[in-house]
Amino acid sequence: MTDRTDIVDPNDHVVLIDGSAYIFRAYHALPPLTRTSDKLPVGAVAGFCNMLWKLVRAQGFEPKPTHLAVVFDKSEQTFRKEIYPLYKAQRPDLPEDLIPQFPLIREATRAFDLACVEQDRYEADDIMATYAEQAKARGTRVTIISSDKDLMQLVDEKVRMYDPMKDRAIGADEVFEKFGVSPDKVIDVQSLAGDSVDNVPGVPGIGIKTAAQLLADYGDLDTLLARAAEIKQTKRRENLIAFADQARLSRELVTLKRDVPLEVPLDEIAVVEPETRRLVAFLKAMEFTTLTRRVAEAYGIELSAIEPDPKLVAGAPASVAFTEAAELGPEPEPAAGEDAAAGTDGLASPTERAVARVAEAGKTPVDRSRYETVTDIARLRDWVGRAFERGYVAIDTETNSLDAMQAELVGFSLALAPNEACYVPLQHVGAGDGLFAEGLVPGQIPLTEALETIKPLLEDDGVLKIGQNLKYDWLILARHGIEIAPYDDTMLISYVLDAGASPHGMDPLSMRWLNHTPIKYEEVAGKGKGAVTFDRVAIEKAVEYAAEDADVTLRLWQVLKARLIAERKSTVYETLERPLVTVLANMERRGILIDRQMLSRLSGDFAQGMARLEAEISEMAGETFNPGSPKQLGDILFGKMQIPGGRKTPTGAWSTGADVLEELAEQGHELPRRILDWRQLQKLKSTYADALPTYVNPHSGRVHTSFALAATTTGRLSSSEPNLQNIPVRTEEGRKIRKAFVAAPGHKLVSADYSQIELRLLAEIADTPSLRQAFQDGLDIHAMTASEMFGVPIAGMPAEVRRRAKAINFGIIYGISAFGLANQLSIPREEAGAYIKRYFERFPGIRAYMDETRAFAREHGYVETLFGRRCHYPDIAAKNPSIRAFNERAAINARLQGSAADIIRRAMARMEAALAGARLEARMLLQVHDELIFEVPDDQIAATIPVITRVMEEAPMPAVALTVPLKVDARAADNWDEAH
DNA sequence: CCTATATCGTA
DNA sequence: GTACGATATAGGA
Repeated sequence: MTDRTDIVDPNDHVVLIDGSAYIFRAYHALPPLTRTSDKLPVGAVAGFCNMLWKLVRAQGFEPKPTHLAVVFDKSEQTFRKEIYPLYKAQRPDLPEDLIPQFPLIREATRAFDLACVEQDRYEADDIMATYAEQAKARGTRVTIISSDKDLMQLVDEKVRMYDPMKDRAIGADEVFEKFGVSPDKVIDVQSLAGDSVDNVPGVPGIGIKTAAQLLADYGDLDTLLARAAEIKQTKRRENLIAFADQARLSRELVTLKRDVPLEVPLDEIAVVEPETRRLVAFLKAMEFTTLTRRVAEAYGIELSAIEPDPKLVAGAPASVAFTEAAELGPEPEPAAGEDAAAGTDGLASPTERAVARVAEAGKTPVDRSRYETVTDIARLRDWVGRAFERGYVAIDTETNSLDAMQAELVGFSLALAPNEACYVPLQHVGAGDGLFAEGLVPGQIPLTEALETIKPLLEDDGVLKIGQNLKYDWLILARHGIEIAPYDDTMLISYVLDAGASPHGMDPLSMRWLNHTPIKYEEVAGKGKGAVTFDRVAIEKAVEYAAEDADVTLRLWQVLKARLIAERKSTVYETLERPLVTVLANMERRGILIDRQMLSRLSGDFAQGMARLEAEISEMAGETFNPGSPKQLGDILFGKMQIPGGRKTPTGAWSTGADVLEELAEQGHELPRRILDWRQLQKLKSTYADALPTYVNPHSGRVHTSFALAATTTGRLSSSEPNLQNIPVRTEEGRKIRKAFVAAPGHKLVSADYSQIELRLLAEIADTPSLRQAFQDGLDIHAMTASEMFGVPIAGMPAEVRRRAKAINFGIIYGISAFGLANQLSIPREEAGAYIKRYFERFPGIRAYMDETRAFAREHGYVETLFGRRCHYPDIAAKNPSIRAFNERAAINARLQGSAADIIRRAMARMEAALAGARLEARMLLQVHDELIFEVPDDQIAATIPVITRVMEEAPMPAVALTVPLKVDARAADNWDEAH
C-alpha cells in the first residue's frame, strides 16, 4: 500500500491526462502497431506508456509532475445526457481494434502506480476541471494533457494545456487562435456555435467566427441574448431570439463542472515511485522492447529476471483486455416502436434514430412551390390512395374561427412527406371587395363529396393521422360526422418531452426543430381591423399557408416521435396525453347548460348593489372617481385621505390589493370595506353574470369551454373561453353564480372530487408513516397535524389552531417559505419560521423529500411525477436567489400537483368505457383539477356514482399501487353549487 | 390598436 | 408559498 497523503502546495505541479481523448487521438495519429505474438492492437497503449515514462522522468517536461491522474469517461449516462438526451448521442461505434486498448491503458496507468480516475455520471473533463479548480485554489500549477477544445475554457495563468500529439503547449494565445476570444469567453462561444461532434445545438447559423464577433460587440452571452433585438442581420437576430433558450441549454452542456464530488481527492493523486518490477512485467507482456529496456536500465533491473505479467500475455485466458472490453460495448436498447420515416429505419438504437432525425430535419428546405391545390375529386382520391399506401398522413383543417364549436370548415391540407403536401379548398368565398358578389369561389370540390372521400381514410385503423393540436381538428371533423382514429399529436409529444422547457405551438416547434419559420397567419389573412377570416383568403395564398402547416406537422412528427421513443416517454404520452384528445373533445362538444335568466337577474342585483356602494364611496371620498381604477383609488386612500400603512406595487404604484384593503377595513376604515364589496360585485358581474351568457352556443344552447392539454408545466389542464375552472364557490354571493350551472331536464349534475389528493400524495411520495396512518384511519388531517405540532388534543381543538395547521399543510404543498406562511397567517416571519421548524421536526421525512426534490431538480433541470411525467425548470440553477427559490418551490409543488393531475387524467381516460360498460348514459362535462362534473339521467344516479367513484379511486392502478388510500366524494343535485 | 399591470376567481 | 385565465384600466404606438 502506497502512502498518498502528501498535501498539495504551490510548488507542486498537477498533471491531468485526458485518458479517453488520448486514446482516440493516438489511435488516429500514430501508425498502427500490434503485439508481435498475437496481433493485439497496442499502438495507443505504446504511445501512452512512452508519454507516461517521459512525464515521470521529467524528460523534456518541466517541472516534474508531483501529482498526476489519468482521467477517463466512465459511462455514457452523464448528467448532460439527463439535461439533454441527444448530447453526444451520435457518436459512431468505436473501431474494433481500439476497444481492447481502453482496458490496457487503465492497466498501464496502474503499472506506473498512477491514479486512474473515473466516476459515474461525470465526464473526464468535469473531473479534470474539478482537480484544476482545487489545485488553483492552493496556488498550484496545472497542466492538462489533452488537445480537446472543450477543456480550453480552463486555461488561465495557472492552468495550461499540452497537446501530446503535436508536442506543443496550449495557452491563452492558442485558445484565442482557435476561438477568437480569451479562455474565459470560450464557454459563451461554444454555447452560440454549438458542436456537431458532441451534438451541442447552439444557435443555427452561428459558427465560431460569428460568435466571437458577437461577443466582442456585446461582452457576454447573457448581454447578447438580452440585447439580441438590436442585431441588424435579420436571420441572425431572429435566430438569436428564437434559440436563446437553446443557447442557454448549450451553455449548460459545455460548461465544465468544477465541483464534482471527487471520489479520489487531489491529495491522493500524488506521484509515487512505481513498483518497478510490476511495471517492467507489464511492459514486457505488452512486448514494448525498447521501452521495457529503458525502464529496466533506469531502475537497474535485470530484464531477464522479470516474467511478463501472466494476466496480459498473449493467449492469456479471459484476459483483462477482453473482459473489460465487453463492458464497453454499446448499451442494449429495446426495439423501436412504430416508425415510418424513410432513411433512418435501419439505425440500431432509438437514440441514434432520434439524433439522425434531428439532423435530417433541417436538411430538406420547405419548398412551397411544390404544394398542390386539389380542386377535383379525382386528385383528392389520388391523395387518399397514396395516404393509404403510406400508412400515415399529416392533416390540418382550416376554418373561419378559432372556436372549434362554431367554426365552419373552409378547407383541409394533407402531407405525406416533406414538401409532398396539398391543400383542398372547400368553402372559400369571394373577397367581397364590392366588385364581385360574395359567394363560393368556383372550382372547389363540394363539401359533402370531399368529406365522403376522406372519411374512410381518416377513420381507417391502418392509417395513422398526424396533427398539431389535433383536438381542434378532431372537433371540426367530428361535427361533420368524422371521428379521426388512430392519431398522433405533435403538440402533445412535445409537451411530454419538454413541458416547462420550451413552447409547443407549431411556429416555435418548427423554428426549433426544423430551423424553418412558417408563414404567419397575419401574412395571409391580415391583422387587426383588416383581418379577414380564412374563407376570404385567396386560394393561391391559402395553399401555401395551409399545406405548409401539414408539411411542418409531418416533419415535426418525424423528429418528435423518434425522440419520444429514445427518451422513453411513450408510456406517458400513450396513457396520460393521447387518450385525452377525444375525451376532452367529447366533453367540449357536450358543453354545459346555464340558466341565463338567473344570471341576468343576478347581473341586475349586482349592478344595484354596485350603484349603492358607488354612492357611499363618493360620499366618503368627497368626490366621484372610478373605484375600478387602482391608480385613482390609491390616490384617494393614501394621497387625499392620508391613510397610513400603504404598500407599493413592484412598479411603484400604491398597492390596493384585497389584503391591503382588508387590513385597513379591520382598522375601522369604512371606505376600503366598501371598495372590497364593490370589487366583489364587479368581478361577479363582469366575469361571470354578464360574460357567461355570451358564450352560449346558439345551436346547442350550452356553454362549450375549451380545455388546453399542453398549457401548464405540471400536467394540469387549463380551461378558457370561458374558463370554467374558476367559477366562484367561496362566498355566498359567488355561489349564486355556481347555482346557474344546471342539469338538462330529466338529469342531475354529479360532482365527484378527490379529497385532499395532494396531501395524500405528499404522504405517499415523502413516505411519512404518521401522515399515511392518519389517512388510512380516516382522520381529519389538519387537526392531526395541529395535534402533532402543538400537542393539542383533537377533541375540542380550537378552530384557530386547526386553521394554522391547515395553512402549514398547504404551505408544504406549495414549497413553503417562512415569508409566505407569515403572509398567509398574518403573523411575524420569525413565528412562521418557528412553525416550519417544528413541522420538520415532527415530520422529518417531509424535509428530506423537499431537500431531495430540490437537489434532483438542480441536478437534472426537471422533476418527475409518480407516473414519469417530466416538468422542466430551466431556471432552477439561476444565480438570482429569489428566482432560484421560486423555481425550487415550483419543482417541489410540481411533483405533487403533477402526480394528482396524472391521476385524474388516468381516471378520465377510462371513464367513458367504464360508464358505457355499465350501460350508463352519464356524460362527463367538466374537469376542475380534482373534480369531475357529470350530467346523469335522474334514474341512473344511484348506479352511476359508484362507477365514477371506483374509476377515480382506482385510477393509479396498475401503474402505481399507492399505500395511501384515495378518497372520492360524489353528490348529485340540480345545480353545480348543490352537487359540489 | 395593442400590451403591460393590477386584481381576483378557482384548485 | 404552487398552478392557471379573465377583466379593467392605463399608457404608448
